Amino acid sequence: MTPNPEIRTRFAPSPTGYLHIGGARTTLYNWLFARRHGGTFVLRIEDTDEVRSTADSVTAILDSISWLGLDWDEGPLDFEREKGPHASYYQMKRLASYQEHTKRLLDEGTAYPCYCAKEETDAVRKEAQAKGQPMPEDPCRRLSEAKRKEHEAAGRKAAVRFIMPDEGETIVDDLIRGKVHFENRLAPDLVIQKTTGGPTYNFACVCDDHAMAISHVIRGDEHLSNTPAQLRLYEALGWKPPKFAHLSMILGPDGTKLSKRHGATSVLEYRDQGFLPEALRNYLALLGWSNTESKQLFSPEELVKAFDLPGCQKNPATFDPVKLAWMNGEYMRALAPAEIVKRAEPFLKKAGLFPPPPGPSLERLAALEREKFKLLPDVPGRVDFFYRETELTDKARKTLSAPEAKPVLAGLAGLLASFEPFTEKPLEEAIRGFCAARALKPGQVFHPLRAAVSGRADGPTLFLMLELMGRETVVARLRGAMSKLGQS
RNA sequence: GGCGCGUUCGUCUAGCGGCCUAGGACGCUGCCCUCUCAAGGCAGAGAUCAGGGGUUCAAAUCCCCUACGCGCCA
Repeated sequence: MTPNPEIRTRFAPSPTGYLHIGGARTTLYNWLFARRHGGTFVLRIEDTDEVRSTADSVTAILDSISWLGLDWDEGPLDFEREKGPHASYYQMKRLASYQEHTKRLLDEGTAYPCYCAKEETDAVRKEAQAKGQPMPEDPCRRLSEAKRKEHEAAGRKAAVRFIMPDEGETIVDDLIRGKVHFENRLAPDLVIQKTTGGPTYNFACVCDDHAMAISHVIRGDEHLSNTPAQLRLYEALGWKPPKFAHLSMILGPDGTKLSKRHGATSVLEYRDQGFLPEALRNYLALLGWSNTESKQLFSPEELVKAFDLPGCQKNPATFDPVKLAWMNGEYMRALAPAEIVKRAEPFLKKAGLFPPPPGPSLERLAALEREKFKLLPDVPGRVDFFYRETELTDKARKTLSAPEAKPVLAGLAGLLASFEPFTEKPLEEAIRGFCAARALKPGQVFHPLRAAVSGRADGPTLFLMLELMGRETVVARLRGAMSKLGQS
């Protein structure tokens, strides 16, 4: 891919919480678009909400993005350091630039100080609304110098409002939704600076997107209605606006916006539940974007190659954890056994299986059970009985409590006590021979054997399982199961 | 309240006026494979394309209205 300096995208989170699924998808789409076109992906931290912004959130967001396998070319490296020619990428460190631009708009007369308290403007608007009248002009727009001095003298703090045109319309030419028309007379004058002196979201965003030479703003749907005002700001400041693409939102199973009450919404929670980053990334890519082939599984390279904005969905998408789990299973199965063990290490540790106790190698077990893994915790969950006796599952208990089980186990214990060599094929031959000799159907022997040895009714292929477990363990467990049966 | 966006199987979606008796994926059901469970293979159920009006020889596809959902501003 030849580098293309014209293409610059960004993700601009507020560090007021964790990176959630929706933000992750927005990040992914921005990243894909940049990579697809040889462009640059910028990460900017919108921390102007001083009360709610935290350093921990910044760290969590950076970790989440990295975990997903995405990288950014410019932005913070950690809470202290940054990279890129447009630093700082923290809005709190760019305050002077917003004030400078505000001053310019003020000087040029396209913005004015507004002394109205929020309640006052609200009341005026409500009244007009009730009477069905159009939005009245903001009273401070034509404030006399005397009146202004009066407010100042009274110690009233001013916000700064940007003048929106009274007529005509503003058209947002969105890359996903097409041309969207907005009537100017309906838009109130936009507050660009709060009474605290800080910039509003919409203003800081415009200043930074321009300063950072962003070419494509790919962001959530909720910002579409803000876009006309932003476009006017670009115009007033004499800047070329970027192209916009507004993504639909992600919904929970009940059709409302995905939130904490729907379960896990933070990317890190998915990591902790044992999802693979490549699976989550693939799933997220498909949630709101599709290609005409209806292809489901994409390697990162394929995704970068195939992704485009016109393929993005206009309507909101419901997050489906079941499909995510399926996809995760697909990725698990594609992993080499050694890699499965490596990825599952934290979960194995938690289960006390890492470093592995004496017994078969984790890698062999991973190979044995591979097609059953859906999530990483399934690795310890399906492999633990090789190392230690686990509690009987209900089904296994039922199999073992059948009256015909005990003599079978006794016979098998005798057969296997000094069986040589204790490997798959000879074991199978011998055990099948055992069935034939006693005129038993294979199932009548295999099922109790499996239950006694593994404690469960499902599991890996029987004879290889015996081989890996080893003679000592197998015989000990057969005898243990018998004695337990004897007691009951 | 105003404005904006959206509405195709339970879910993600294909579809850009005739190829649609609406295709794929997840999930579901059944069968096959088989020592169990998975995986895999095959088959099936599942959408009168939100509803109603137009336009057209022909509409899921274009236009209008209504309903519902969501967002923004207030």
